[in-house]
Amino acid sequence: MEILTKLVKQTEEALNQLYGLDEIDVSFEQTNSKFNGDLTLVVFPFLKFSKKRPEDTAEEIGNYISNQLDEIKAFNVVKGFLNIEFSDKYWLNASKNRFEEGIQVPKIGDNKKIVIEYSSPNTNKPLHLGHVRNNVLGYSICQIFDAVGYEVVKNNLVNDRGIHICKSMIAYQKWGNNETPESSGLKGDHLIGKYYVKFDQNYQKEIQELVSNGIDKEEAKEKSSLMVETRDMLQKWENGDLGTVTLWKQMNNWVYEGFEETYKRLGVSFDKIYYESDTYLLGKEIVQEGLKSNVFFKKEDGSIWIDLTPEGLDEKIVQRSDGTSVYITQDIGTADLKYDEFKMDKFVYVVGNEQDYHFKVLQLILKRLGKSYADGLYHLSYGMVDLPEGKMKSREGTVVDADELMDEIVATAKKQTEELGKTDGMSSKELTELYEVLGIGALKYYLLKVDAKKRMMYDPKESIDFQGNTAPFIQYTYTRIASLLRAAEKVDFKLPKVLNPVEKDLIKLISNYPNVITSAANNYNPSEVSNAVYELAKTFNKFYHEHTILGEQDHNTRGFRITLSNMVGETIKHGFNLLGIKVPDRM
RNA sequence: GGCUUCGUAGUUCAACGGAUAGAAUAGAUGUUUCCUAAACAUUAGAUCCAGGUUCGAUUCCUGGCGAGGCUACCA
Repeated sequence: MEILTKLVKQTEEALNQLYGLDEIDVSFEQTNSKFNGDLTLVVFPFLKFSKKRPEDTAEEIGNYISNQLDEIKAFNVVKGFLNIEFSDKYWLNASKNRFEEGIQVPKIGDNKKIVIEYSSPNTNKPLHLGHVRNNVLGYSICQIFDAVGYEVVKNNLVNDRGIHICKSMIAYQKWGNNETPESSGLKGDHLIGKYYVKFDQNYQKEIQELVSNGIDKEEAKEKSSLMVETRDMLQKWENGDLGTVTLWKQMNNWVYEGFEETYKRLGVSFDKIYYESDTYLLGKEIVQEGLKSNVFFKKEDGSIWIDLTPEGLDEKIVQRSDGTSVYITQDIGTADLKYDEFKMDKFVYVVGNEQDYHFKVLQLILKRLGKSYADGLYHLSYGMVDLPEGKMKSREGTVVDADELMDEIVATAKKQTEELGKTDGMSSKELTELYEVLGIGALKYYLLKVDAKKRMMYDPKESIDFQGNTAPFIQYTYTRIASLLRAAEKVDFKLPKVLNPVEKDLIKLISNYPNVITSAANNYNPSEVSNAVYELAKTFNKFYHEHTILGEQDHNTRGFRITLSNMVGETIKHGFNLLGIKVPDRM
């Protein structure tokens, strides 16, 4: 916003001329909608220099700058607030520039690379609502960084090995009867999930039996024959036992086929996938190097630690006494691997906030190791999704399954659409696609409109409501515009002389939109985009209701309103694309 | 216990330290001979408590109350 720079400069000059002030931070904010004006300067900070009442100080500054800038039509003073109002001509020109140039997003990430790791599923069970928030958030952040000019690597680290996978494998071996996705009619990930649950049920039963025979609960957990077999299987896997590895590959492949379907329906994708089975041994050499350089130290039992008490944390283990890695060891190794491969400027982990401590430690360790890339680490820590009944708990079967969730919300979209009956003449293929666009859009928007960092509540009843601050509301606004543009012929027109208030509001929102994107990138927060798009859609509906567009008699006003509508539509589509949500042409 | 995040209308969410705390939904009422009423308009309704910093605090600090997370040689 060119004008803002000029305004700040003039204000600094005014403060200098009037009160002899130098090097003062001047910043304007959007004028509160209850007052007249476009931008507002708060003058309270200058009072001790002006030694005048707030009203008089604001008046003086207002007089000074409005004489210097002819974009300023008027100003008014309310207490210590100086509200600046730009001329209609200024706003009309702004809209003209925007129309001619398209949406210009400041490229704050030019020549920079960012690796964004998200999704990162375990291959022992299907995805649930929590994963959906992760995926939708991760994908949107990728889109946003791409829009501001970063080269983005969408990265997934699949947790495909370990004790939890072995649990499913043991259960499958025991009770699977060679069941396959084909024979069972189950999606691969759901099939494996079934055996994971089966394992746990039998495991719990076994523990109870042991406990009733007078064995301590902790001991029972260790002694359970199922657990012994599972640990044995992990050992075999690590030794490369052919039978174990073959089964492991088979079962993982089923899961991947299942995930692929879910990812596709959610509209997320990846440029680079790491598998933990390839990376879990990484980091050990780095631990040895760190030991030599005294970043780490060894205890008597042979385990290796880092002392983070100077940073206010505690001691953290990086290698067990038996020489095997812990989780953070792998993460150190994988960070190094990423840097070797991509030489990225930033790398982001989209991971829930229960791992805040883990990532704090990881970054500290990388810094202590002197890794040049350590400062580029960012943990996009998002809050858990709670249900009205409380937390999701797999044990208690309150987990909301991702595939079922999508089925339900798409079914709702279908039902709603049919009830409204506005889709005459659309083919069944078009309709199926429309229901997906509306249903999946509603789900994604529901998850993205909340600040990513915050914990949120998922209420199934509310999520299928398509009124108000929802994707279908915004999509509906878009289709109104699309329909309008279909009916409008292309005409030349001159800019009108005056604007009505809603038109001006629309231009303001459209002009400010690129700043919203850079802010969303800086804050790793897609909800800033969703809020801006919602505000725009709401304002457009008001405009649409209050003013006729195609029926407008004045040639220039009519042309201008059509163009304005077009820009609103483009902005909605652009914003929704950043959220990973599609827009329909009809609904 | 230690560390950490969060307490805003009945409910779900907004608000770079700034004006009279915004929306949505649920509640009450109204608007279709007119570009899609999945819309628009009117109405009622909230900052957990007590101190402090500041010209100004939902926002920053301290203490209390309440909720979540972390605190494994698990991942």
